[in-house]
Amino acid sequence: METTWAHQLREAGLRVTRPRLSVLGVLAQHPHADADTIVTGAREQHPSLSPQAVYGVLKAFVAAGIARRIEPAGAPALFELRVGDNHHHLVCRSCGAVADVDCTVGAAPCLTPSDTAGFVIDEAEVVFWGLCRQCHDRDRQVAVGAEAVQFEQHEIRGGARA
Amino acid sequence: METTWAHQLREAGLRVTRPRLSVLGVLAQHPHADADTIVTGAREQHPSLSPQAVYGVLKAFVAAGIARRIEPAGAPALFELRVGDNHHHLVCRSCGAVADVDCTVGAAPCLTPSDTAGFVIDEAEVVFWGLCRQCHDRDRQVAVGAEAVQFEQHEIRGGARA
DNA sequence: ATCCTTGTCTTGACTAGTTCAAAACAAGGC
DNA sequence: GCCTTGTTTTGAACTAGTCAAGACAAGGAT
Repeated sequence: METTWAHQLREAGLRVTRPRLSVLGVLAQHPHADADTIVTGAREQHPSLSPQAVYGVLKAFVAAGIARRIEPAGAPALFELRVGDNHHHLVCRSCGAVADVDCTVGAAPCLTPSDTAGFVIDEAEVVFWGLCRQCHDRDRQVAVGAEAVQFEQHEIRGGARA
Repeated sequence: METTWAHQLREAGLRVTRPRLSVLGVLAQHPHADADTIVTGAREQHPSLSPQAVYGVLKAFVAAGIARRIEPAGAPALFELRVGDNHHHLVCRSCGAVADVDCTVGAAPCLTPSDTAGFVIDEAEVVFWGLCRQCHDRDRQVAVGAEAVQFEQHEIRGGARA
């Protein structure tokens, strides 16, 4: 695994360093992690790691094309390793959980607005806003009368504001 | 015009105040203005207006549903008066110019991801990234040899970073 | 027309998230 | 194993936006 990371880094023209491997490890565990989550997570393997180092690593990853930065309105930026497949995101308004959606509405509707107003488009970004199952159910439970809470902590950017 | 604004405010259950009318005026002139542009613009009619007042006004507008807040990644939030028609945006990567696009790709593709992962979706937000005509042409001019710059300053959030 | 209530604005301090710069350091080609 | 160059550290700074308390004004009641 670690060797795979190292390989990926070299392929991207980046040196293989401990901070970078740690960050890759965290991103693999948390597919949509924010900077803070990454710092916390990466410190498990590299306790002295500074937030600035993580920002630097992430910037390098994004520039090298091995990570993508997404910025849901009103929340800190998230980073993911899944790049180049033009997928989109579902974001929970309540807890901030993020899930991936493949762009299967067809290639065209995803990429072609009706009137480009002279713009030369190179990417279409789609964000679906709503409530994740857990938050939706929790809201209903409040109304209904709290049946067993049967869901585990979902995949959030690490330190959830659940 | 001013009376129309006043009417709109009252309809939305908000008091009619000078700061609010000023902000409405600026938003009418700059359909996608950021907070700073709004402060600057509104001060033409109300020089003592504070940034915090503008934030307050905008918050009230958004809460009352007469304005919408959009937050393109990496840029300060923008505000627009066009609400309730589920339109989307074209954003220029170079100068930050924003243009509206009607959601004419059809109602369905805009609102239904292939797999909701258990989420209950209430809104689909689409942002098309690219270059506006001016920036695109300017880039080509650099390569070609600078023909006449025939385009006026486009509609940007007021104080463009052209 | 004036008073009073309540929502709005002003003032000032403050936070989160992120970026910048300079110096210490380490990866990896020679 | 050495040297070059890219990375990380350290520390400060910046921007966009928020919070709270008191001054103030809109507009319904008198």
